[in-house]
Amino acid sequence: MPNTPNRKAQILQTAATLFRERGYQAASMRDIATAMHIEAASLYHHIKSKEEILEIICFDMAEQFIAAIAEVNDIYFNAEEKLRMAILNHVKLITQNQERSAVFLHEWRSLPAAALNEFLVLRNQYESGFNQIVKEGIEEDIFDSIEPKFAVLSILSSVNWINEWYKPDGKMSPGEIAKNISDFILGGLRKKLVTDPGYQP
Amino acid sequence: MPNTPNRKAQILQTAATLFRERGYQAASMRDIATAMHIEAASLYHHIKSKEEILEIICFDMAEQFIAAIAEVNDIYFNAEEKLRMAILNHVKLITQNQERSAVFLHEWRSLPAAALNEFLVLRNQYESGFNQIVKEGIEEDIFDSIEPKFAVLSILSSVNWINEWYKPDGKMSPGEIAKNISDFILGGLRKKLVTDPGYQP
DNA sequence: CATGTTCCCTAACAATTGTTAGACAAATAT
DNA sequence: ATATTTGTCTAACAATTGTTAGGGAACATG
Repeated sequence: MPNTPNRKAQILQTAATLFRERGYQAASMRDIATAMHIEAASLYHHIKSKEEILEIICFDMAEQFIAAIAEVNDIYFNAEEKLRMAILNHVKLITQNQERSAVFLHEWRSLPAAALNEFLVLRNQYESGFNQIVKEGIEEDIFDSIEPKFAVLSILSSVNWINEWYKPDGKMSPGEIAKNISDFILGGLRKKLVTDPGYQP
Repeated sequence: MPNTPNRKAQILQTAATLFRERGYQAASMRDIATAMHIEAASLYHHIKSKEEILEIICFDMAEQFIAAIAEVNDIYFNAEEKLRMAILNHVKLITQNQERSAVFLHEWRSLPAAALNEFLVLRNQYESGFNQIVKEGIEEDIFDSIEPKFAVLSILSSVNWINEWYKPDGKMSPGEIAKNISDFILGGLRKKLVTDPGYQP
């Protein structure tokens, strides 16, 4: 087991799994070490501190999420397509790394004050990406003129909740999940009075 | 400060506030005691253990949420009215006690195994209440025939997210928040092709 | 006045926490 | 073969954790 390449990456992944299961505070360095069949002291040849582990995970995921929304906003689509793409990317990121995503979504609260401020800026930046799409849709007159903040918060809370119930061996693929959520968010729950034009790519 | 009535209730409220801010594990008995201008040992004349505090808060809130949805489902309305009432009750419960609600929503993970199982049953019971409403709406043909589980999870994640940004001194009342969310969930984001019939009470 | 109850205190405990120092073995480079 | 780097170990540290024991002041009740 020792001497494998990317020992640091293994620590990060093990830590993410335990942080997700028990929370950052409740998962001890000894827990992480034991899960790797190692002593706690050995971890410190690869990482500086427990807090560093949390910071690396949080900021690495933040980068990925931001890159995903930036990509969507760069390529020109209409607002509906953009929103569907943004949701799809988000679902993919979450389902492809549930453990690290969970840390990004929930455990950032435990970041030390300085890192926390920096993190919140990035998080805000990501939310702004969605905000921009919704506002665009309203301006283009293809979205109802709803309060954008409400829409964005509803959208993000819906997609983030996926991480609580998604199991990689389930019946639905990330693409199908994204389509369902997008349909629901775009179409709403109430029955329409005319045939829904649906989504034309 | 001592000798006031309901000392136990004060402990529960103080604990809930700290549990919400820092998480159950990170908030120590000494933190709670200090916040009350008391020594940690003094807490044990009112409560049995730290875990008991968590249990009381979680189960008390669970009871209130279940009572709220049961009431809605008892009184006969059509499905849309039921859903709006359920969302309104939920928003009211959250905004009227943000601290305890936050513990109910997030900190239950730290419950000891036995209590945790019991808790999950109650939580499921609450979700079933919403599930029933959505299924009713589909049967009555006033909701689109969407996967009910998806709708319920989207609805609940949206309303639960309120707790992250709601401030009692904000511009929106709980009633207005509930109406906005209900409209969004029922109506969806995409522009309709005919005049929206809206909500007729 | 005496008695009991309520509430809080100081002091201490055993356990667990993140972390460091220093040694030893294996692999790699010279 | 020798030297160096890499990865782990044992042992220990200071701090913090939840909790208990025992005592004392304030108060109400008899």
